[in-house]
Amino acid sequence: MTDSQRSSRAATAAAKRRRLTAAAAQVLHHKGVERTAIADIAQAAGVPVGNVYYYFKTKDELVEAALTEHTATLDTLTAELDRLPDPRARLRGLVTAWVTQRETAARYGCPIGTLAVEVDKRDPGGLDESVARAVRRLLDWAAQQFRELGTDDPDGHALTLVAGYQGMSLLANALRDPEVMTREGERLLAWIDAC
Amino acid sequence: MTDSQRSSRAATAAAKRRRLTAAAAQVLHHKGVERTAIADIAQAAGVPVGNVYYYFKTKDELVEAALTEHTATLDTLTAELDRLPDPRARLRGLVTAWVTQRETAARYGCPIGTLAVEVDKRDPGGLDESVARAVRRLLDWAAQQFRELGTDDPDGHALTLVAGYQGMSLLANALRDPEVMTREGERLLAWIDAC
Amino acid sequence: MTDSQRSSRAATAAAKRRRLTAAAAQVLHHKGVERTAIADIAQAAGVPVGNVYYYFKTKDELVEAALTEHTATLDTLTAELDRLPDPRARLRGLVTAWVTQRETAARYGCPIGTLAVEVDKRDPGGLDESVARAVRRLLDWAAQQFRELGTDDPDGHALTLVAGYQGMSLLANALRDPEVMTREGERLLAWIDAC
Amino acid sequence: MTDSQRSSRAATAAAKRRRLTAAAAQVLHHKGVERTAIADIAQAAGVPVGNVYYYFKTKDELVEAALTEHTATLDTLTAELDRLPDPRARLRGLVTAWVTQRETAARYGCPIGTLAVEVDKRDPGGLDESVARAVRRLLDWAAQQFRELGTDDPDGHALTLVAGYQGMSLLANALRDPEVMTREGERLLAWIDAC
DNA sequence: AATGAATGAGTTTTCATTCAT
DNA sequence: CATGAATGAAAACTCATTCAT
Repeated sequence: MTDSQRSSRAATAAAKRRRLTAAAAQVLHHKGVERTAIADIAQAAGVPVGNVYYYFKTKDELVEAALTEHTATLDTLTAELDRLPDPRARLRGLVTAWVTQRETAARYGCPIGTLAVEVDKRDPGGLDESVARAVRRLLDWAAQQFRELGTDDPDGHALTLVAGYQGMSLLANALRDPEVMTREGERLLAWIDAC
Repeated sequence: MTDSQRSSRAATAAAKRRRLTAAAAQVLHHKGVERTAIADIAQAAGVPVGNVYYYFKTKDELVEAALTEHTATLDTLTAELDRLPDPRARLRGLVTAWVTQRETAARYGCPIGTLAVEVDKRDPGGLDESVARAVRRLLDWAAQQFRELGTDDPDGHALTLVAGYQGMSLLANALRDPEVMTREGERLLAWIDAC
Repeated sequence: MTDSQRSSRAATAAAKRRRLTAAAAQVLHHKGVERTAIADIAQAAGVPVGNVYYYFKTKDELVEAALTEHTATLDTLTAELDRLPDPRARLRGLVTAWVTQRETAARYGCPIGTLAVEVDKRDPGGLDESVARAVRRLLDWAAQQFRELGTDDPDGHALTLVAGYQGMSLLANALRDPEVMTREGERLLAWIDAC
Repeated sequence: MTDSQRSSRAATAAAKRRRLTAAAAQVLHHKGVERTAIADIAQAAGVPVGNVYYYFKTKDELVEAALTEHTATLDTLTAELDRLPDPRARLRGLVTAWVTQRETAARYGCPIGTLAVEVDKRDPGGLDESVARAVRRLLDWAAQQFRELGTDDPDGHALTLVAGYQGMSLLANALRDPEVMTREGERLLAWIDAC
């Protein structure tokens, strides 16, 4: 086997893994963990069912991959916001991004929040920690902004911000009303300005 | 058949239904809708599996009963709070009750909130409406207090309050940390005082 | 207990039995034996489920009652036809009656014929004999007409006639086409005339 | 994977599907649709129950496969008869084949006819159409023979022939008497000769 | 006889995971 | 690594029949 064949295969394999991860993130968000069969993810990724297990040994690993994927999406967003000079502007940018996603939130809820709820009901495993990690990543970033802003108790403020987001996403979803995102989003913006 | 016999049997049947409803509320909250088998609820209620279907035709009906049960619990609480003369005291009482439940919230989340998330992933049915109704009941009560308090936009304030509760419950659960309830609960109390 | 009470109860009981029999005949014809639950028949008869078993010890007995009911309906018809002086006219009247029922036949098939098919698949019991008896009743009446007509092999002719009826009912039902009844009915009339 | 391996496995899979189809055709004919459990078919085919669903997504699909199988059997017969030069001889051959099957007919009825009756009682689905198609296949072949014979109204004659077959099968089954097939078969032969 | 409730065996269907090639 | 096929353990739901009153 030549090096190029090997690396091409590796590339294919990596691509497949990426496709599976992306499919898992999307399908698990839309259908929920328990209602999603491995076959659903395989199909969405265009991968034969039996092959999935060469990339993910269990369904839980796919859930974890989805969690990681959503975290990565979040990282991309915060990385972009980090280019703004003003921490307040960054926080506002985050809230604005949430509001922009209002239709999705009203239909499917926050990807990480709903996964958190579903994972909590699954038998104890490393997933709880993965969820906590995903949540903490967001909390930490927000706390850093509040810190740079000179706010007292930046962790508390971060908690309030993220709780506000999770709460409004859950209510928007439960009431199937994207306007909840708009209203609460504006309140959060005003709150940030007042910090 | 005498009246007393009839009513005694009716009482037994009604009692069984109540036992099943209570069991459903508890087990579904703890294990989640998808992870709970009808047999789990039957066992918790001390009823043979086959007999459950005499009282509830489908699993969804049990979920609905659980939702109703949680709403009733909430109603009991708000009814008690309604005896307080001051709307602000009532709102504070609600928040205090939430904080008191912090261990449960950290372990299992808010019963209605987590059911809302899980139900959203189940195939469309009357359950979405049941969830929305349960959520709206809480929103309406809160809005009424804000109205009596003379706050502008009572509905908006109610939304903020309930979103705050759902958000803090979800985070407490995701982080397995009851302290989240305490901290955010205090913030909500201060916010109510400032309204 | 007075005599009138006793007889009134007896009357009620008899009436209930009749209602159950009629309901069984209708529901079993429309929904089929296996798809019909005892509860369906009870409901159609306006009788509480538990009570059915005081009149019919098993589901099979209800099927038998339905069979008897359909036979009785047939008897009523043939008794009426028997008032006609001409055996040929009687046979023609029978065929005409079948054609008149074409919509029902196209939708549900012949009551006795479909019951015969379904009963054949049920575990061996007296029902096979009940079915045979119902079928023979019709065969015998037809044979008698052919005999009076002076036809040779009246039994064979009866067989042909009834087979024709069962065949056209089955095809009308399978094709959901009442016209099958009309066309084959006319052929049978011509055949009778030629006998 | 080599081509031969692939085809060998494909052959095995196809063979299993064929075994399941054959088993379905036989067992459903003998025990009836409602009295046959998937497990019965699985056992008859020597396939584990869970595996059946890899080949047939629902019980209805198995029924449809059985219907197709019976149609195929019929096609084999008519294809053979098509080698006869005379359309009359072909029709006679068909009737003779029916009579040859008299013991089976007396015990279980016509496979397609009894399936037609049972399917009619099942909830609406594509099965009605499958039944109609199976019946029409036979009607069409018969009509073609009558057409070649120069008979007027070949469709009507086909209907008469097939109705005759269904009727005599049903009666033979209901009376558990294969002689019905013999007698009516002879009559049909004479009728064909007279056409 | 009357009746709501109880029972428990049976049936279809789903799916995570494993295996043979 | 690839892949179609296999497996077996649930799980929801149905229902004839029985029972307690």
